[in-house]
Amino acid sequence: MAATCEISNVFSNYFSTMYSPEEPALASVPTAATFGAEDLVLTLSNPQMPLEGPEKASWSGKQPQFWSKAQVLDWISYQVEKNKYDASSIDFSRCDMDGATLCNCAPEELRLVFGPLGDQLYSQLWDLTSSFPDELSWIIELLEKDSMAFQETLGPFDQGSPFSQEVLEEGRQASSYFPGSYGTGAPSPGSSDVSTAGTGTSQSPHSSDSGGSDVDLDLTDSKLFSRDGFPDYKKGDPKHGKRKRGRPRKLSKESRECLEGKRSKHAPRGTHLWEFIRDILLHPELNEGLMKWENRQEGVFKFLRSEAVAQLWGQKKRNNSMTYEKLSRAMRYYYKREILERVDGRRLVYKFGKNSSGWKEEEVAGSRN
DNA sequence: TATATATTTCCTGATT
DNA sequence: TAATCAGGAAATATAT
Repeated sequence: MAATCEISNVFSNYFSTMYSPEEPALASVPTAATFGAEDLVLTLSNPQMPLEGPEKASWSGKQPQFWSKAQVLDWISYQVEKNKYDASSIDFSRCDMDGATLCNCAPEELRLVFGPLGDQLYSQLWDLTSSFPDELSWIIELLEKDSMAFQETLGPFDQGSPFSQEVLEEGRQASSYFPGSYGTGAPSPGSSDVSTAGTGTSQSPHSSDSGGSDVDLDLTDSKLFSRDGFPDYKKGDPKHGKRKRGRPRKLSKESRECLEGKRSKHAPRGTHLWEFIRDILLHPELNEGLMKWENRQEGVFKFLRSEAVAQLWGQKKRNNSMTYEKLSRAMRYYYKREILERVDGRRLVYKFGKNSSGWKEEEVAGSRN
């Protein structure tokens, strides 16, 4: 839990520094410059938001994790009204909590306080948190999830054992995915850093399929960290035989719900791969070490830690078997569509093409105004 | 429901 | 030799 709070703080800090403090109402609303017009539209069309009427609710447009106590109350009132629930049966003295606390409530706790409305609130909360489109929310989510999974995993182990120490140490090293987010002034990563993006779902170290390897992200045995119920295929694994071509089938709805817990029915489809890449490049403070611009004006960029980026992409797509080799295949398809241009003779280097957008400095600056 | 689009996966061969 | 690139083929997921 401490890790969760720290992570939230880190990103809260990020948000508050990223957006003008003079405009608190906008503080948590991603700008088009940051997340792209598409994402902005998603935000505005979020069905969970009470957009009708001239006044937007105070909590609207803000991630539940960052709601204040007043905003939590506001949201509860909204839900009570929306569901035409008898508010007299609610013990409002127990509603004195901020968004982070609310998000940490189990459905039983909510049921205890809100009665039958508790389930509805829990479900709405899930929808809200998971439908948030900004590109950081999924990182936050995955950091928090990994953090808990990691702690649960370590639980039964002797924390002082060389094994767990080693895992922790490796985790710390790999957490430099986003060293900027833990930069000076930011809270020490402490326990949270071991759970950093990409850690939990790294591919099998035995996979010969992996193309790259600037950094081996595999912190642990995949069995320890397998998540989401994704089949952990291994190329040439005699147990499983040769895998069929193509994208693996999704698990059945039931299996997924069982493995993931209750989640939004409409997980945001989110960005395309090239947009994901672009967004990483546009946030050097968060992606330090993952990718870099070779020539910003020309749109030329380079993967510094190809496998790490692939893992992050896999996390975003909830696919823990993503590798740089596969990601690069998808990137190569962009050549035909002129979203990317070839950069001959240079490994791990790509260039944005004429059908890509939102990466030019003028565009970024323009849409920020 | 059918179709188009966007990947994802596997593969072989070439290049660095 | 390993990593990466290139691109064909086939498969699935999702949007329309």
